[in-house]
Amino acid sequence: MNSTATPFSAACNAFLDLARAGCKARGAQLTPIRRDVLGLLHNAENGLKAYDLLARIKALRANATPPTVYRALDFLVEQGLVHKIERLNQFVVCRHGAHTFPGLFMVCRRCGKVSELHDPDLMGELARRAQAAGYQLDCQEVEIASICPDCLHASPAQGFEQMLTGGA
Amino acid sequence: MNSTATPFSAACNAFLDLARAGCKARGAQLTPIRRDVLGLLHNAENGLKAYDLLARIKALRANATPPTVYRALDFLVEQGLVHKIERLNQFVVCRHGAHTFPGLFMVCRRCGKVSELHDPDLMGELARRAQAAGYQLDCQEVEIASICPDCLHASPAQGFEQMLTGGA
DNA sequence: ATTGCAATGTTATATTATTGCGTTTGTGTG
DNA sequence: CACACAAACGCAATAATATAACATTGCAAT
Ligand SMILES: [Zn+2]
Ligand SMILES: [Zn+2]
Ligand SMILES: [Zn+2]
Ligand SMILES: [Zn+2]
Repeated sequence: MNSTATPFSAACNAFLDLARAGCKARGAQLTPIRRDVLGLLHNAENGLKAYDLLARIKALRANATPPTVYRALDFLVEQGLVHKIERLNQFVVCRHGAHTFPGLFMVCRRCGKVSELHDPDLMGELARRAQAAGYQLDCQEVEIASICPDCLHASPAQGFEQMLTGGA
Repeated sequence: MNSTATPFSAACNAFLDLARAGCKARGAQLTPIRRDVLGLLHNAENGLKAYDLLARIKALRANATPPTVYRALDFLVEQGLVHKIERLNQFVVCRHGAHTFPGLFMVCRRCGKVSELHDPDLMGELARRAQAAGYQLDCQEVEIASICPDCLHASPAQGFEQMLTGGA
């Protein structure tokens, strides 16, 4: 077997092994600490804050401190394995494998849930328009505040955004 | 004359009076504290952090505390007069007047400068695609990490984003 | 063995933001 | 005017998020 003895499910270990291979291919190493942090994020359904993660990692490594988790997170974000949602100070695992265009992170204003959508066409258009204005994109995440389908179904408030979708 | 005795330039006071009128029209009031905070942001070229702002507002109001400035900022952001740049914890005045679609905030990874671009077509397309996925946009700011024209000119590093603009 | 380097351990502190509660201020009502 | 009500503000404390600084470890190349 290929996995280490971390307390994760088989599916999670498979994901972690794949991530490790990706890191290796990029000349980086997914150390045990980093692997544990990534595993915890993979297990979490909805993303975690740094100090939540710290509390959980302390169950595995009693001597963990803030730098322990922030360093691991910095690494994982650099490697594109994890995304940081700035407006929530929250970290979510990327479930799309490596991608070369920014993910579209729909952040629900009501319930806080985050979904990573991918739209290469739209992101390509964004990159072109940015470039036309003299900017070069260097972006892995685009956060979009919105109302998620569930919350919308619960109470479909009328926002100013309707104007944008009405045509014209 | 219409302006209060705040220590701002004539141009700034004109801006503030306009903002006050806008608030009034929306049933809100631009109180003296809020006016001062907005004026300070208007004077600042590059956006300010809350505690920088606090230091400046203390020059005008010695008893100001964090809630003083955070409350004013919450109000100004709600009114669409100020934008919060989440990844920098920074606040920038909106120099585009009221807008009904999200501004595109180009945040330079190298120098930290922020530019508010407007692209109604692109934002409309974003809103349509979000809606097609079941989401309703409720978004005033879209932050885009990028390299600004100045920094790009200084050293035009090759990023993965090139792939996006090359066609295909 | 020595040096160099990446990762980690450890302590402390910096930065950003909010809570709670009491007071003031403005506004309308009887 | 007396009263009630709500919005804004003053103030003290503290919560939540993130980084600095420096020591230590482990491994690999010389
Ligand atoms: Zn992703
Ligand atoms: Zn929701
Ligand atoms: Zn704006
Ligand atoms: Zn720049």
